[in-house]
Amino acid sequence: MKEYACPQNAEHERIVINAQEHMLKEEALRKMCGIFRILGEPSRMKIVLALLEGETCVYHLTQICGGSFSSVSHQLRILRDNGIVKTRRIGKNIEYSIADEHVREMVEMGKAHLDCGMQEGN
Amino acid sequence: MKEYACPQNAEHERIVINAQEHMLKEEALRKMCGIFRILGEPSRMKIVLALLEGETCVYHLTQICGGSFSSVSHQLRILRDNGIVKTRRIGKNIEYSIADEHVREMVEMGKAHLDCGMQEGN
DNA sequence: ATTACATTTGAATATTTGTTCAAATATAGA
DNA sequence: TCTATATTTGAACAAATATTCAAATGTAAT
Repeated sequence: MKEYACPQNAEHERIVINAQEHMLKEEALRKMCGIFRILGEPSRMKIVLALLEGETCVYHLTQICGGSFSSVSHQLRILRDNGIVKTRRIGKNIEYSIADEHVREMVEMGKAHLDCGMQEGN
Repeated sequence: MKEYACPQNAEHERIVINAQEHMLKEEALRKMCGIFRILGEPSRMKIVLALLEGETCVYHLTQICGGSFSSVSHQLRILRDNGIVKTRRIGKNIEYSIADEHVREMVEMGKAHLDCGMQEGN
């Protein structure tokens, strides 16, 4: 990275300053990205979409989402560790549900994005 | 996956039906997850946060985001292919900017999530 | 206690994906 | 046309992570 000067240098320098000033610090950035990363995996999103229909157990989630029992369970663990879903035990079964209505908003926004002007990735 | 019947079987069956009925098809699911996956990577989120301050070139983005020229460019490619950012050429330089104000909303929502009750992942 | 069942866990594997390095384009200016 | 500059690209590498399989937990029922 050597000396450099683009025609818009003045404006860009201002943006650099502003961006550096407003930039989230590592930890906040990682946390913020976390929720996106988690919802960015289809296998997890399916689980979330399913649970938005109501509380249910791992077996029925597996029916809805496909894949193996174990892989659903692994993803549920991640969702739970990140506060997306919560559990309660009923006898032998564990019932999963959405932990925070905030999640619903995000999913709704994602759905809205489906119909907005953005083009498909390559 | 053998025979199974949990105490909540009736309710769960209803949820399975509803979920299957409302479930997005593969393509829509992948597309919807796409925007989340992309914003879920700190290196890309940094770029987006920077561009939300205003249009700028690759060099100045690299100054803001750190990392190599090349890696910023690779991420910009992904952002562009997915309609998150757009470009225009000015002489030798390429100016990047946010393609869709919808992105700002999503980022704002992500920021809001930082302060909501969800706990940190493991 | 012992068995059966629902779910979780850990290790191994396979896949995806971000970064690096070197080379390739594309534009502007001499 | 030749050189310099700004950015992109492809291949190789490394790190992250989803899935599978087998074994382990924890609870309920006999």
